[in-house]
Amino acid sequence: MTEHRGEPLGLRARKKIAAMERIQDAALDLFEARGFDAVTIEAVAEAAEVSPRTVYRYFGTKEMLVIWDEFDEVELSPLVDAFASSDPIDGLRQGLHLGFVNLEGEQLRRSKRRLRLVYGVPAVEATLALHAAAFSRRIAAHVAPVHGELRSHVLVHALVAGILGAMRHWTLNDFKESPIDLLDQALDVLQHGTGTPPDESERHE
Amino acid sequence: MTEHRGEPLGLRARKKIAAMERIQDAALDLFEARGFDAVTIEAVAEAAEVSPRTVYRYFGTKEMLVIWDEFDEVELSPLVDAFASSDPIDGLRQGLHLGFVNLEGEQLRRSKRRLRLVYGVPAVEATLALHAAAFSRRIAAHVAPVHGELRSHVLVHALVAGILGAMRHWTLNDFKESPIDLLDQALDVLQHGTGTPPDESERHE
DNA sequence: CTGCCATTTGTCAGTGACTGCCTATATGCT
DNA sequence: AGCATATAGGCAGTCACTGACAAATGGCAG
Repeated sequence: MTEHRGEPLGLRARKKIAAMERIQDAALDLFEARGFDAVTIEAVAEAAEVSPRTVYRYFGTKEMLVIWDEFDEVELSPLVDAFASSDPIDGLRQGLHLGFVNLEGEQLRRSKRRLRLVYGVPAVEATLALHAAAFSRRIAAHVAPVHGELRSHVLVHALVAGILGAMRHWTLNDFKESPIDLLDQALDVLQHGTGTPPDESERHE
Repeated sequence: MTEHRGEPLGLRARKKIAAMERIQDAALDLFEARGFDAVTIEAVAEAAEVSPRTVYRYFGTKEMLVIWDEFDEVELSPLVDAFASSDPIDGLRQGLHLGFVNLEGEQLRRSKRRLRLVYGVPAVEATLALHAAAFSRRIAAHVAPVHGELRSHVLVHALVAGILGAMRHWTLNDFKESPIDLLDQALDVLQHGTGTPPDESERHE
């Protein structure tokens, strides 16, 4: 179907991803129909025609059934480069724009279903936050030599928080606004610092 | 012992807080001795001489045994005021400084124990992140009329991320640096925006 | 085509967090 | 003291998650 990245994926790996997508679809269906908490792993397994043990082997936790994304293995290097420059945001903007224009059709619909569940189920949002934090830490560690340790961590975490904030806003407003615009706005806030009001009408200093 | 805030606390409330502190102490002891995962709620209950059911009633979840803090009911209004001003950070700085100078002696030691566990156990950190996010959202909702919805959320979440980042850094470096300095530095990063390098020696623009 | 090996999937039994329900007990108030 | 109410404990059950072992599947050499 989608040609993930032209990368040399083994036959086995493809089958596994296909199975995971089938299981995730079944899970999303059930979660949307009955609510996350009211669905047991056993029910998901049954719907996807695998054993519960297999679901656990693939996804590890129930929350991961929502979070998982076949692109989970993000290329780290471009992001690290973006952050390492003296102003990280513009590079980041580029990367995110690219990520979003590549998202379309079935992919996009799937992402929206997942986002609705992420921001509708606290436990899932917490898991996502945890993963985002781990990811941020990896990046911050790479960037630390350039910006300093504390600054790097604060910067990276703030930016990730901004990105997730934009996603959250996008999701909870029914995806009406352009995600790229929202991302841009969020990054603007962080780029210009907190001292600048949104427009000229509120200046005090 | 500590005179929480001179507030009109009922006798009942005091006893409950005392009991919770006793249970939390027992839990922290066990978590430090054997590791968070290796301690069952039953063991905590036994050590604190209450029933497991009572531990659940008081704390709800195992993670909360670490997270809980007798000041959890934070006064919202001063923070809201801080955020609502055109530059939220300076007000925030004041509030945090006050919070930290009030932290001393037994209080401080307890906080450090808790922080070590928070940042040493992913599950606990995730729970804290969840609570911080919920808290951020409440503040952002209050602030939205002033700064706009998206901007408010991004701002508040970034600031909270910055504060937690400073705490994390403080904790994982064995509390050697001054927490107030770290907080100041973290807030500086966010206040000035991401375009400014830490010092003059790295300018690329 | 067939038997062999490795990888994958399923089965089973167990642990422990967490909840609802009901009973017992303790506490504040008159 | 005596009553009403809030609070602690006991009990049974659900479900996420794990480790160990058995079954099956699929690629591959002979």
